[in-house]
Amino acid sequence: MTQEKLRKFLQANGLINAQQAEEIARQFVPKEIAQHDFLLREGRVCDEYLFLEKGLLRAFAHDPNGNEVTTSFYKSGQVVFEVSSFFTRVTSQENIQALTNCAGWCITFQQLNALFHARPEFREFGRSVLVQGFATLKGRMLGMITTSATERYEQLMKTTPEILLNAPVKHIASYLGVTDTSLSRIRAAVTKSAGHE
Amino acid sequence: MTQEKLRKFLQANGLINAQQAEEIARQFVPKEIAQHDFLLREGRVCDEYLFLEKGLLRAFAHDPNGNEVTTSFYKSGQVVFEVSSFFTRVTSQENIQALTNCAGWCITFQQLNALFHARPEFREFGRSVLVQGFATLKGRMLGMITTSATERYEQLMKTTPEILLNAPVKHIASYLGVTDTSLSRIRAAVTKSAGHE
DNA sequence: GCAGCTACTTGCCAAATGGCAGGAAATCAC
DNA sequence: GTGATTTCCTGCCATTTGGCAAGTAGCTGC
Repeated sequence: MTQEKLRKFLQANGLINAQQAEEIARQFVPKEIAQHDFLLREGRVCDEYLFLEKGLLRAFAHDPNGNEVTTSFYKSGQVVFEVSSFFTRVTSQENIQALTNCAGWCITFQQLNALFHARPEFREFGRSVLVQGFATLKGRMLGMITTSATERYEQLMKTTPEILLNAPVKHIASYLGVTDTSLSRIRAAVTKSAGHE
Repeated sequence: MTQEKLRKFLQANGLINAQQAEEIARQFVPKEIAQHDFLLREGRVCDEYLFLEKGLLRAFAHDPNGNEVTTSFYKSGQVVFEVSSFFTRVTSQENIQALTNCAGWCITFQQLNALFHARPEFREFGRSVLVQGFATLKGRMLGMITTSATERYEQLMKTTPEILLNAPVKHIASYLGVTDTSLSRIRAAVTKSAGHE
């Protein structure tokens, strides 16, 4: 179990050098999550900032009628935590659950804050994570407005095909903003037209 | 022209005290934007972090077909800037335009960064602005998935009725993710049923 | 095996939304 | 003022998506 991937990730955007990355990475502890287990449950405060090295997770909330709505998928190489609950220290409306066995590296809010305070370069890094997440969500919002359900499905399959192997259709459907019935039809149509090529 | 509202805003979430607020506020310069003028144009780097004291703005991007899509409305009491462009120093895909005459207080990226560096309390405040924006966008996304266009319209009118007075229907429509034709019908239906009360 | 469960698909029809075009009303330029 | 432009509404019809129910397939426990 080495921290190599974590260190690489810390250095990825050029804000942190190798020496700093190693020192920062030492603050992280290994974390494993078995398939179906939860990283976060609604009603609790998110206190783990997880770099995911391996595996796939799903975040979901409940709509007013109690139906599950998938709000995000996380794959390896990403940071996994619920922004609002983690930073505001407020109970989470969301659950984060492992779709496969997962492994990664974790720090607590307190540790992260201490690091932010002590290390300007990590502060910048942390901001960059937040800003990127923001931009991603904005892009998803724009896609929701400007593209059809079929296009959104194809886009998701192109960028994160592993979801298809590990998440049931209904989870993908609510993420895309359609019912599972509709997504089933969309998949039938996409498969058929792909076969024509 | 006093900075009272800016100072109040800085203190609002309890991270900054009155003395600090006054010192920080002094870094901001007054900014006015005439109706129809732009705070930010696509293709340029956002370099203004604006506290809006008075007025209403709209952010919009273009979809692949060149149609305008409203991505956000900003009303007084909010911070106005394009997160990704401002912090990443990358050209903006978005425009931000004044729907009415606007007035507020502004600092540049360089100033903000210097303040973040010098003042931990302002750093926390800045993070809080980002986190709140994130949470708001997430909520909007969830609404897009779980509620009907009619409900989204009613929600928007409840929280920001001034939009109705200052933005044409098509701008509101693309923000809600429907066509202007549909929104026109939705408005007709809502007005009619409201009249029945 | 069998019963029970979940995931997924599909037919039928309803509801929501879009595309287009026409026309009324307001606004703007001059 | 007049004409041009923009905004908004609405009728007609197509497309997309949803709701419900039936049916198949696979998986699980016993």
